[in-house]
Amino acid sequence: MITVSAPSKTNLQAKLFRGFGDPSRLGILDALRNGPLTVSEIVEATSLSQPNVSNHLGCLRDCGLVVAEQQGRYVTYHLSDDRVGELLALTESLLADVALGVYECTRYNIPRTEK
Amino acid sequence: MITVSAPSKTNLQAKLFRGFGDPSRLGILDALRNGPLTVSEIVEATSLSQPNVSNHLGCLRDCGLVVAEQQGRYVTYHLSDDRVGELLALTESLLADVALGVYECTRYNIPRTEK
DNA sequence: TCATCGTATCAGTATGTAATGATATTTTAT
DNA sequence: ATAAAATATCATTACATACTGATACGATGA
Repeated sequence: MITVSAPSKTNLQAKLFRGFGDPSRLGILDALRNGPLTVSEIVEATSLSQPNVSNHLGCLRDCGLVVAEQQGRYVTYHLSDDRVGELLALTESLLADVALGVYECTRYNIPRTEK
Repeated sequence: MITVSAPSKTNLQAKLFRGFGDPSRLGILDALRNGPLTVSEIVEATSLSQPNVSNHLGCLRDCGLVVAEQQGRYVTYHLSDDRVGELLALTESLLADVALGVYECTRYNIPRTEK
């Protein structure tokens, strides 16, 4: 039995944060800050496998963080909103001051990097 | 065997996002936006169990997102940096436009709410 | 000192979710 | 129409981590 939890503001906001909280997705979003990229360009930029990239892009697309645009047999993705970039910039700024603590925090680990 | 992945900027930034990405931690941070609170006040505000709150506070403290201050046998916590609040506000704003998509995104679920 | 209150820590359990590999789908070119 | 390229989908597997309950620690007051 699958329990659906209430879509409270906090739950949705946390889910939004988790959208940014995976290194693969974050790498994809970061790559898109410089402008639109096709899936294969993202694959190359992130060194992730193609199915993995497509899965994450589907997630980001559903969440409204990126927008897809079909061009021939390529699909080009770009950030959906300026605030996505702002969010990345703001956390970069914050990280500059808390990086050491974040690194040492052992309650949760950084997922091992994989393809 | 525990593998430690490279602390790249992206990995740390993702880890920082995951700090915000749990409903319990996010609820705690949100409660602290209005000013400092003791642990027991946070327990009451969030309806979480006391060990759970303490665990999350330890995590947030290690990550440098909150600061603890011992006062008698109470410990008062407050947000460490204005940017923490800004980050919450910015995602709230973004969520207002992408909430539906986030809600419907099925690649990851909202953890069922527990004590 | 002893009891109590507030907080922190820990092992164990359960669950969410990321990566892979195989495959399906769509588009273009020959 | 067929082949090839680009992208998407899906089941499986493996792992990270949130919660609980019991307990330890620390500070205060009697």
